[in-house]
Amino acid sequence: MGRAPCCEKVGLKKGRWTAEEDEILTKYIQTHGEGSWRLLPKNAGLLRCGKSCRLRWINYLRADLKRGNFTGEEDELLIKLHQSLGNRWSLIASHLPGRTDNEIKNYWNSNLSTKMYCFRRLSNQSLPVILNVTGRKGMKDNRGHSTKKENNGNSSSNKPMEVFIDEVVPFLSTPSLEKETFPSAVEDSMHLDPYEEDNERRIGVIPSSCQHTGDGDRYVENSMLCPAATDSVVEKETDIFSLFGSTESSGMLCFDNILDNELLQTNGDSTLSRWGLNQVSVDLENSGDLCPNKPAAINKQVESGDCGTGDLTSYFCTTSCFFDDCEVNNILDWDWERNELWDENECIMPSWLWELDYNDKDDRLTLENNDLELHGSAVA
DNA sequence: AATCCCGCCAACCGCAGACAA
DNA sequence: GTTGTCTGCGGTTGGCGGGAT
Repeated sequence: MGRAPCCEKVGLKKGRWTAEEDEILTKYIQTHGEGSWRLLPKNAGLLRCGKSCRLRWINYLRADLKRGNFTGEEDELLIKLHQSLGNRWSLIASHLPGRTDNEIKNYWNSNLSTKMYCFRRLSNQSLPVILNVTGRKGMKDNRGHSTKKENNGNSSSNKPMEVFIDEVVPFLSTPSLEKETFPSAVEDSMHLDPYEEDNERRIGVIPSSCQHTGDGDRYVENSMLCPAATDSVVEKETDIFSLFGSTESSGMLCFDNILDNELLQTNGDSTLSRWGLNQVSVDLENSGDLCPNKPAAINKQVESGDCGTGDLTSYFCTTSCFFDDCEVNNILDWDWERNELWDENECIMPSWLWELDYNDKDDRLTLENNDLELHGSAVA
């Protein structure tokens, strides 16, 4: 059936509320309580529609509203909630005391969703990469968290948007979509703490309790990019790390380093390619036991004790299996009963992008397939 | 100083569920 | 069961303010 208008709109005022209107509305609600929005304007003597009154009260005049910028804790909570709930702003607002759904929605759209993340899935089966970018879209004025001055004057309204890579984080799939898009061995093992104290974005942070310490284990310092490797690879790794500017002598390689030096090259002349690291050796014998999520080809090689050679895919496929050893397969699980995102391991999921369809080509950083292979399933 | 441009945010709009008659 | 109304939700809009030119 047709939906009748909430009120007779002829002659009603629209637009910004005046202080006088606010006062009238506030006094009326303080006297008569909330509700009966349709009758409220008439009874209170306001030339507004009931919906407008309700919205004004809920979003602005209520006494329990929190004013001011979102705190870091609220940011974090919002990210978690949005990851699990999507655009259900009212539900999210119920978890953020003093914040309204409208405020949260605006904040998300203007700050969190656009300021930082663009990504491209290198293919349907590739490991997506999220690029934390800062451009004009990410700037805020003094009503937001940061000021435009903080952008170092990089914006220009007449130029194409500049993209600044702040950080790179691995894409993590969402409860609803991960099964469709992610190689299971990779998706089950990838996670990231976006608030890691040292602010370095690393691929696959392994909980400290799960670090391997045995002979042949080359991944240390919680980095998934430090696979079990043969001696020849160890040498190359050392060079790679210095090549990409890693300060970690222990074999830490952060994607910041790679991306800064590698993926931003658009001419296809990959540094990794020049370095001969489209093919890297992986010591499968030391890369972990057979695991169900490991691609069959790798399992077969592990069984036979062969040391395989593969592209960087092997790194991910292989190292992801360590998570099986570590029994941290469920780190990405969402507890629907408790409505909590994190498990006891406190492995923080990257939050944002499973439903962010980043179509703005101006904002998208193009990564060529040739530049760096991060595929998660090509071995099989 | 004037104008342009664009992000932010308050407010609006349409839809749908819940409920009453 | 049908119809009408109220309420809440999420997407969208447009004015404002401030930085850039």
